[in-house]
Amino acid sequence: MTELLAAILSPERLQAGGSGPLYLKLRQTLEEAIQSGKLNHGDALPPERDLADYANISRVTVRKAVDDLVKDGLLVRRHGSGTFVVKPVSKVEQSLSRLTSFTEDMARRGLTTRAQWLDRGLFHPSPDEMMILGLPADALVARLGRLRIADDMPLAIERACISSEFLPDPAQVTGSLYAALGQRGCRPVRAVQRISAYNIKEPDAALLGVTAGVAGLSIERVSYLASGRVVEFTRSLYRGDAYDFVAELTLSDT
Amino acid sequence: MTELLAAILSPERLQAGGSGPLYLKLRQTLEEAIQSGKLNHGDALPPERDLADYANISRVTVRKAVDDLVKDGLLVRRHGSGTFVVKPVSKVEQSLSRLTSFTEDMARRGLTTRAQWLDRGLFHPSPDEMMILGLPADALVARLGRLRIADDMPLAIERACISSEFLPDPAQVTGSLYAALGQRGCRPVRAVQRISAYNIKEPDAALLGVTAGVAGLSIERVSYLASGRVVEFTRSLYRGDAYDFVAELTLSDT
DNA sequence: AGAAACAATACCAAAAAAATACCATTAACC
DNA sequence: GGTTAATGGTATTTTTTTGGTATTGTTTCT
Repeated sequence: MTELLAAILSPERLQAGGSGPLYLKLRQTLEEAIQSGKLNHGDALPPERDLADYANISRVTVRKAVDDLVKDGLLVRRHGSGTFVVKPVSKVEQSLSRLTSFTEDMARRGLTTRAQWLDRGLFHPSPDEMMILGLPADALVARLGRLRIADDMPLAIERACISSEFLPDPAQVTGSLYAALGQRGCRPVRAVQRISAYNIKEPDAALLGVTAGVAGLSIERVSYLASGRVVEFTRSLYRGDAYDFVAELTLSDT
Repeated sequence: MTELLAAILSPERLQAGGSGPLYLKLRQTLEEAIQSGKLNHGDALPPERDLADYANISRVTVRKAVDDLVKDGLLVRRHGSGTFVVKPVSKVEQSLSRLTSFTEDMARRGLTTRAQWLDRGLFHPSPDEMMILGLPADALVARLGRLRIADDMPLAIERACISSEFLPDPAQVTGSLYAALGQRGCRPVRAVQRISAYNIKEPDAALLGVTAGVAGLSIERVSYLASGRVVEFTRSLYRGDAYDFVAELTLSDT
């Protein structure tokens, strides 16, 4: 753990650097550590006591420096938890190079996420669902509706439907849907995503905390088993003002 | 049975490994055991009580670590039975093997297309263009603005900019931009696309024949040469009510 | 000398981490 | 089929870690 402290503080800077208030020198040092990438957004700052010990200064002095950076919006404190580097931009990007779960993806960007269940249960399929999933009329479908929240901002509404033969007990899905399917041996090998723009309407707008009419990103995904059967259909509606979908492409010859 | 516990836990790691929460160290240790093959998919994890006893920590701490791995889809619990290693999750290996042009894309959907030039010429670069394309201030950029029309309906506004060293005579571009670049030996090998939703404003709305405020799809693309140089930057604005972006993904193990 | 800023000490409060004790489900066994 | 032991599940409490604050001493500038 001490490597991080050493990397951030480089204590010779604090002592050698001429005259002037200690806390200002510390503030500058911390600022540099953030902007140089030694601390990424979402990272926790070492505890104030550790910083004080390592730099041989009092904790209050450390606090004074941290206070400044909090006031300027570079850091956020959480009582009992720690002090964290704030994210620089409000836009979120998702890369296509790996299909990661929502939670994983947000975590990599230093955002804490939670979900709120909107629906979770077994239902009689709608005609659309029967057609997309290839089900007989007397089958059942599991519907999973979640409101995805990143750093206390509602970011997306996600609605999935899966044939009950692949997911007989929707209540057992707590985290990743793919994980729940994988444990039952239903591993999709192919997926098709359709991305479109969309004016968000009520009641979705209310859930996402935007006014109706704002542009959103609708991402529909159909996953297939090796056999060609459709496993799941998911429709996600993202706030357009807070989410970008980023894809990196490798171009081949011809 | 104890050999397995010893192999998984290597308890010196837990005690010796510096500071930090116990459950995080345990989580990492278990993750390693799975990925190193000490535990194969389908195998049962030792019972939580055994793990706790052997590592001399409480069972709840063990559960906290296991909880994390379950949430991430590496493990599955079965009440009354045990906790098991799940099959590797699916990830996207490569998104799109090739970048299709607008014309190709539409042809595949059975639409005939034409284009109307909005801009075509050499200009002094804006600050944004200088930054994105990596140009000096005295360079020139070629700007190509087209209104894309499919089956007589305006569908997209496409604005591209390319350093003049790659495209000294924009007027010679009549069809595909990539074809024109290819003729001069500037074949991009990598591209990054950013897709976002957007409320279309004037004057673009008028060009596309929609009322202002309607949702549109903004697709920004930056293409790179093998050398890492940026070749072109294109921003396309599609009518949201008439265009979907479809991507097909192939999922592979691990 | 006095005032203001700076720095150190000591203690408070909230959150997370860890431990304890008990409940519910499964599966094996009789 | 019922019994039982082994397993994961959960509620509650205690301990540790973390930021928060009031008080006091110290320097510095006027």
